[in-house]
Amino acid sequence: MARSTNTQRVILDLAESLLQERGYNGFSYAHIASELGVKNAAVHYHFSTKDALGCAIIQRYRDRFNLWINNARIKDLAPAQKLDWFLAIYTNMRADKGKICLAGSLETEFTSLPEALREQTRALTRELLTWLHDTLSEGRDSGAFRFNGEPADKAALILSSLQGALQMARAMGTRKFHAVVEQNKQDLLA
Amino acid sequence: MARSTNTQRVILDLAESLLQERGYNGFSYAHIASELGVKNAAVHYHFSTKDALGCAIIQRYRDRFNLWINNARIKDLAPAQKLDWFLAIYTNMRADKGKICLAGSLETEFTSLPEALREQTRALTRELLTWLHDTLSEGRDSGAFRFNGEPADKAALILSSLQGALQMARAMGTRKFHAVVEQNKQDLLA
DNA sequence: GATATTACTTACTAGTTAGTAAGTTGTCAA
DNA sequence: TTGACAACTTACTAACTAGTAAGTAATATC
Repeated sequence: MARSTNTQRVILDLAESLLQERGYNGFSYAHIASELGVKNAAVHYHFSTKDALGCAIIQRYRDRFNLWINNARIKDLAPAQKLDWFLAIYTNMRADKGKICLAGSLETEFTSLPEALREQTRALTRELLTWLHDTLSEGRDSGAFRFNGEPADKAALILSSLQGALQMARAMGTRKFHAVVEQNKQDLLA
Repeated sequence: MARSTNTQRVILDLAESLLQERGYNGFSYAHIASELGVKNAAVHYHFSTKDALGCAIIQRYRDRFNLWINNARIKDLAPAQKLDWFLAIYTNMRADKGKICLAGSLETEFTSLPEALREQTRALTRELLTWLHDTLSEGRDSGAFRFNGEPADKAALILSSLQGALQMARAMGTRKFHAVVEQNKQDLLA
């Protein structure tokens, strides 16, 4: 039929959304198919297994992130502005629509995840931590940030707090999420 | 038969573990039954619905927490020691066995949770945040802690970072979790 | 105009899910 | 000794899960 050439992309968009909203165990091929107005098997045509679909979502997300951080528009920014850009990723994640970050969603279900997806989760988290570490390190050297301890540990604290705060927003409202973002900034200027 | 009078407690223990390890959508009555060496219907005898089982887990956890914080052994502690006690709850949660905190587990699947369980999640998070807020406030007044901004916001940051760090430990190892705990303490002594 | 390919649908399977109805058995109280 | 009750088992159901095999229709290629 060739009714649309970008079905694959639309499936990925929807599945990424569902992963953020309901978790890996919380969505099915039927969810995707019905929302797209196609049959179950059509989704299997594009992504043979759920495992493969999950991996494709994370791989695309990682590619996107790596493209951004290697782009001059971000790379040449001052550390404080780099951090603002990073925080904006989480702020734009639509916590008001109950969306959380992919890393947090996957890590929560880590134990019941297929191995390939676990490896993708490890890689994503590693990349986020590394970039945040480099930015904090650069910022402390330039005097833009001030904090005790190792940049790697501070990076882990910031990332885990953003991850947790998006989840907390579901129970306590988005105000709590924004409070965590602001508190993180405050704690870097002490 | 009356083979054991504490089956109900054993089910709750196991289900709480499974909730921490696999999430609400990740475990089933069959998991519990097989691990306990009983049949599916035996679990339904004690907890008629999964909804009810989930609520009972959180209710017990909340009761336990409230018992502790109202006990003189904790209540009369100095703020810094109170915080150490709180952090120890998370350290003792066995991140090495892939366990995460209940609040984080439930919030991640919040969108696909029955309403009664959502309300339990809200109540639990509210109680944790309130206690942490009070302790931080008391500690700042006494000079034990030092931080910018509101105690409520700092409480949200600490709680969400602990929650996120337990999840992150699954992908990055327990060392990252302990790093976040230590960094949180460092950030209160600046 | 024949052939191949892409993007599906129809129709299925085997396994798992929460949940139920009707029985069974050991224990305890009167 | 009887009968009630607690704590189960057996045997089921309806709905959902990922995944498959075979067929169909539109389009692109030769």
